[in-house]
Amino acid sequence: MRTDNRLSRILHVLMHLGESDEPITSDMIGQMLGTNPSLVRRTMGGLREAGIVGSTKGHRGGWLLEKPLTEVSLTEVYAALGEPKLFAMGTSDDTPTCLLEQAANAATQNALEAARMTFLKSLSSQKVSDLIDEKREEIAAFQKRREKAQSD
Amino acid sequence: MRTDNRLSRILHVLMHLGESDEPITSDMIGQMLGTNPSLVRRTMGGLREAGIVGSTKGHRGGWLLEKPLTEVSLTEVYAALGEPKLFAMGTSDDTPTCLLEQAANAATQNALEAARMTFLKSLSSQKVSDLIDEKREEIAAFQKRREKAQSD
DNA sequence: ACGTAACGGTACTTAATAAGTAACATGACT
DNA sequence: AGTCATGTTACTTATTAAGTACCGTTACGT
Repeated sequence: MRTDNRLSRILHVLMHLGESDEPITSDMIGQMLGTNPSLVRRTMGGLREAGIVGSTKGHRGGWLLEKPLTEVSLTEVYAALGEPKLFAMGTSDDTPTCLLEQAANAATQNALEAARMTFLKSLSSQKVSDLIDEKREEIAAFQKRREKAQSD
Repeated sequence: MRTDNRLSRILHVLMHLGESDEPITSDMIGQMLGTNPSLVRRTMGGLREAGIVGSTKGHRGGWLLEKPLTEVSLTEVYAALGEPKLFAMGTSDDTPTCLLEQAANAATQNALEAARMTFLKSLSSQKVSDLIDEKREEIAAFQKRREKAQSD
């Protein structure tokens, strides 16, 4: 399959919603993401059901945040997307009769499961609002370095 | 794409090779895996180049281990397969101009990278021979439980 | 009321990639 | 010489998100 970019895309969209007081249409979001409004509606649907965003139809309709980004963890976003498949790898048969195959599958799945735990832990430690803050720090650090370089 | 099962499949095959003194043909391996010999040859090719297995043509040819499984770590096997793509997720654009998109991509990639580290760490901590040992312990524990249940 | 803007949903096509398949040249044992 | 098996190339299939098109429904604004 293609690489699943829904998580990063939606995080991107959420941050834009966080900076807007007016609804943003699927069309506009589609332009931000370089895709089309149908896909946007399909993907945002999960977030609506999860109560993260709301949508209104008709004139001046579109998408709005239902709660502040300081209260939305990345895990929540991942869950709202339906917990998309994380790995491109796996095992073939879930209940093989061959003991050696069982051992091979167990080792693979253990390693993947450990990786999934790390992934989820990383997500759970951050609110969407944190991403902006981190970026701000990064920009500040960059400007600081540049100022220093100019003074040298 | 389909799920990539090469790692677990190959681990399975290696353990069988570890229990065999004679070469095993791609045909026989194909039957173990429920697939065909061409795919086996293609997949095993990487292990040959990595020096983990050797192959001989002609009568009584096939695949043999080049070194004992006590000296083959799972990381080595993963590397020999060409480090297959681990994640089904990712980010779209590597160098977006939008700062919010950069923040979204960074968060996603950080989480994935942390997960990858955990995955590789799990692999590196085990030799292929360990998988059999663990399985033996599991079987022994199971039999012990059964014996206990019978005595009750 | 009417027209337009926007979502909601369905259905279909495209893209990417491992699996799966077929065929054949090459090499090695008996 | 004949058969067995790898090595290699080329092609098809399966899977799933992305991408696309379309239309019904709803709501705002005049």
